[in-house]
Amino acid sequence: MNSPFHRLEEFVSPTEPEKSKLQRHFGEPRKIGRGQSIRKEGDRIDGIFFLLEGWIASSILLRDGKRQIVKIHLPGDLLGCPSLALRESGETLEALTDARISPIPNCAIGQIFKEAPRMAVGLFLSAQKERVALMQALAWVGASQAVERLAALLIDLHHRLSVVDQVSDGAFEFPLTQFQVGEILGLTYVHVNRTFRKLDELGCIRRGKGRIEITDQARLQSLAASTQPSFAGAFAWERLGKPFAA
Amino acid sequence: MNSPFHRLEEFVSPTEPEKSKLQRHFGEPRKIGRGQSIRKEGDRIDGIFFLLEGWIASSILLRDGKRQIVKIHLPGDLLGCPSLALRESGETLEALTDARISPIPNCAIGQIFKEAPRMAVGLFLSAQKERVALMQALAWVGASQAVERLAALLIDLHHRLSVVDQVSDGAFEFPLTQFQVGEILGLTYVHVNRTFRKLDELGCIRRGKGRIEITDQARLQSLAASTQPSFAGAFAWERLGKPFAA
DNA sequence: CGGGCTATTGAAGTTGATCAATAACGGTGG
DNA sequence: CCACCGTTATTGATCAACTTCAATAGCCCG
Repeated sequence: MNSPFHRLEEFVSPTEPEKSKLQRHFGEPRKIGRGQSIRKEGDRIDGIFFLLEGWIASSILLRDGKRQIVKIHLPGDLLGCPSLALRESGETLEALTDARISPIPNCAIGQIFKEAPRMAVGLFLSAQKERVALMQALAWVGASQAVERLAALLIDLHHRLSVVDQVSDGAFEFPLTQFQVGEILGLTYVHVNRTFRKLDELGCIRRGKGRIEITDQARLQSLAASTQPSFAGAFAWERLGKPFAA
Repeated sequence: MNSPFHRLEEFVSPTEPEKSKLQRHFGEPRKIGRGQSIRKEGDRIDGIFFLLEGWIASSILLRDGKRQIVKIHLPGDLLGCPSLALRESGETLEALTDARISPIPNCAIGQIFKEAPRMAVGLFLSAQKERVALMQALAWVGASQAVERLAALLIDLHHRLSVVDQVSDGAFEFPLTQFQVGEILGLTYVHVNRTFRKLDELGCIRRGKGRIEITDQARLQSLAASTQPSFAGAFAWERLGKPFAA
């Protein structure tokens, strides 16, 4: 599960010809420096992106100047899909680390639906999975306290990073500033700091040098607002009646 | 735009044969009484539902017993889609008013992707639209204050209800209790009450008998956390390169 | 060795939560 | 038709979580 395509294979595993058909649509990889934005709210939608490497934040700006980060994208994620339903981009995509992305033009989506319908089902299910993630995030922010939110975020990141082999011994690179964590959780950076310290003092985590180590997973889990939902994987495909031959 | 199928036609308008193919999958409409739930978290996923009539809340339960309503579904919405990516349902669907739904079995989704690929594109874009709505909701709850959240909610409902012809003279039925509004906005019902009063005193709205009238739309708009994004409609389909013949 | 960003910590202030009591409403049965 | 009951709405008083303001320290980088 450490291929960069794990997200595209999660629900429907592509055959070799499908894989190559898919990859033909991937544009030349582009490097994005930390702090740079790929796309801003209001920009024209000329495609989506496949994230090969690095962390990208998707955020929304509010009238009062506050920003809400609605998703932390990790390698393997598709970026910019929600805006396909909009006239212009509804999110800002900003690199939290140096990153590499592969642009995918709009028409490629159309062609995937046409030429690789099984992959289209995969894209559809993947969108549903993102909805679940957003629902969870909304529940965290709307109905739980700072510690519970932060614990949930760390567990989520730990889990998603382990899928892409970026966790060793419960520790992982953590490039977010506390300010950015605040923008994810709907807290001020001051309070994020205090909440980190609390988790630290409880012995759940250890921090340092842009890394985080989860020292007591069970404890952290018990503090978190909710448990991870379990995704259906290939079962989702079976449930839909396997509409297309493999 | 007052057909119950407006959501399915928003991005890709179906031809007559497509329409009938689609509707063949719709099961016998079922009545749901106010307060009853269609599906609970953890339930088996045996399909999705098309909402013909009434209001349905999709909610998530947290460990501490608090509930977050993540979506208010109105007529024309598809219910239960996010859980297609999960092993078991990740949301509870509860009727906020008496409602009518038409069940759609899982295999129908597969068949739609197979037999009506244009409709599949429509479903895909519709899922992206739902993501945008969730992103907005997350931004409201995470990064704005009570008045701004409530104003945004009322404007959103007003807008969505007007699409299904349930607004007259800026007034509409409002079956939510203040407790439920709290579950949407991440506030207590006491504070929801005070916030309603504030909007009332500002002359933005008038309340009474399970109805709400928006008396000063511009004012309300200016209080809201953000403006509605503008959806792409048929343009989204063109952008994808119109993959399938009409 | 600065300069700028990030982290940390304290003190005071606000928003919204909690606790509590009462009023209004809607439906039911007598 | 009215009394009664449970649910919902309203309001006040107090409390807590989180914010704001402010100051200092640590870190990375040129």
